[in-house]
Amino acid sequence: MVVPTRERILIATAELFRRQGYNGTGLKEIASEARAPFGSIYHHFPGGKEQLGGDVIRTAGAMYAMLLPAVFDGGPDLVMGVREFFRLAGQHLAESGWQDACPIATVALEVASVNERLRAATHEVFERWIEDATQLLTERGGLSPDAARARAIAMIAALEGAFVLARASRTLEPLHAAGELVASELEAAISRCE
Amino acid sequence: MVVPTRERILIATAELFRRQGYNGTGLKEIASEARAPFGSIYHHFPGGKEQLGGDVIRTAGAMYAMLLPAVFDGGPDLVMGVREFFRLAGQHLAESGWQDACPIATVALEVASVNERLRAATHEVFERWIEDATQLLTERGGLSPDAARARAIAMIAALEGAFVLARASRTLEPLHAAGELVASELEAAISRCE
DNA sequence: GTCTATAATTTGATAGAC
DNA sequence: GTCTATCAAATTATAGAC
Repeated sequence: MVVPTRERILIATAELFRRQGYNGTGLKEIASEARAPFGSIYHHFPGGKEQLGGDVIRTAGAMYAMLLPAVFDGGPDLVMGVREFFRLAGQHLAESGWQDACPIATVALEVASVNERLRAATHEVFERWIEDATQLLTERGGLSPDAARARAIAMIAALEGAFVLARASRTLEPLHAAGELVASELEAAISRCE
Repeated sequence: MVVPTRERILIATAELFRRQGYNGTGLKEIASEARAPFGSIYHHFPGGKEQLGGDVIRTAGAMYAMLLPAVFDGGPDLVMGVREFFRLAGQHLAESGWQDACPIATVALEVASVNERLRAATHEVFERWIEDATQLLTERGGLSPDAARARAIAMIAALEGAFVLARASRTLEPLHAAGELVASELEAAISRCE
């Protein structure tokens, strides 16, 4: 099972960005972690760190987008799916030593006011997640498109914020609190048949 | 009105950290922005960038802690206070050109897995915010201590996550969605007299 | 495509004059 | 306390051999 150099670089960069952010990760470190020669980075990503960063944001974002429906289908209904989603996210975070949260949130905050192209890349990923979750909430929750989109945004925001607090506190309390709030509000909204 | 050098450095650093993060901000840039000679940084903060970072996290955190009750008192009741809180945060964010969100969230994510002392500093600040908000929700909302703390955590998480999405999308939609979800769930919880 | 060597710049940090 | 000069190391990026 041979993983091509380009993919090894993408995987290693995603891993490092998630733990140390964009500015905290050097290209030398990426090459070393990917077990690739330094020059290969510029061979596969002629645009340098910015192009590599953009590609990592998009590919990591697409991988996590696939995770969303898979986890939701774990629960018997939509509300339990939300609870399961936050629970699994927390479990994974704790088991990774409070390292593996969102792959792009740190980068998103770092670049938002500084690098327009990377900011646009993070925006695209978030928007894709929101649209996927909106579809899930409309089709399986019976919410109106507007109500579903608002809940999708709030759910992803709650998850991202809970990741921030959880990584700082090294506690699952934020994920429990945020997940429970989102789930119970969603339950109420569905019962009102919005 | 003369602002001492040490305070000018703290203010400039907080501003730069909020927009560019910890790793994205150099000491030279801080000195320039604070209109202070480079050497003054090491005179006032002998521990270098790490000590400066810790002091900035704590002072900025304390300033924002004071903001919390002030904004909540703006609304007639607690639920409207929450709505006003998210609305004002969004207004300020948009007016600053999507720059001025949370002063420590970016740094918190950057250092969480890399610098234990700074991680502890961000944790202290978040915990202080949580405790202040918990007190507000118990005293003015009539919630039990546990219920109030869970809501306080979820509210701060929702705000932090909404900041991430809003800075990436340059839209107030995340703050509206998150604020409305938190407010309506709080309203339901209060009416149940938990 | 792989890999090394090196350029040009910037970083955090220090020494020491004033 | 203020300010400048400078250091060693790390950064992104490039050139070019293989």
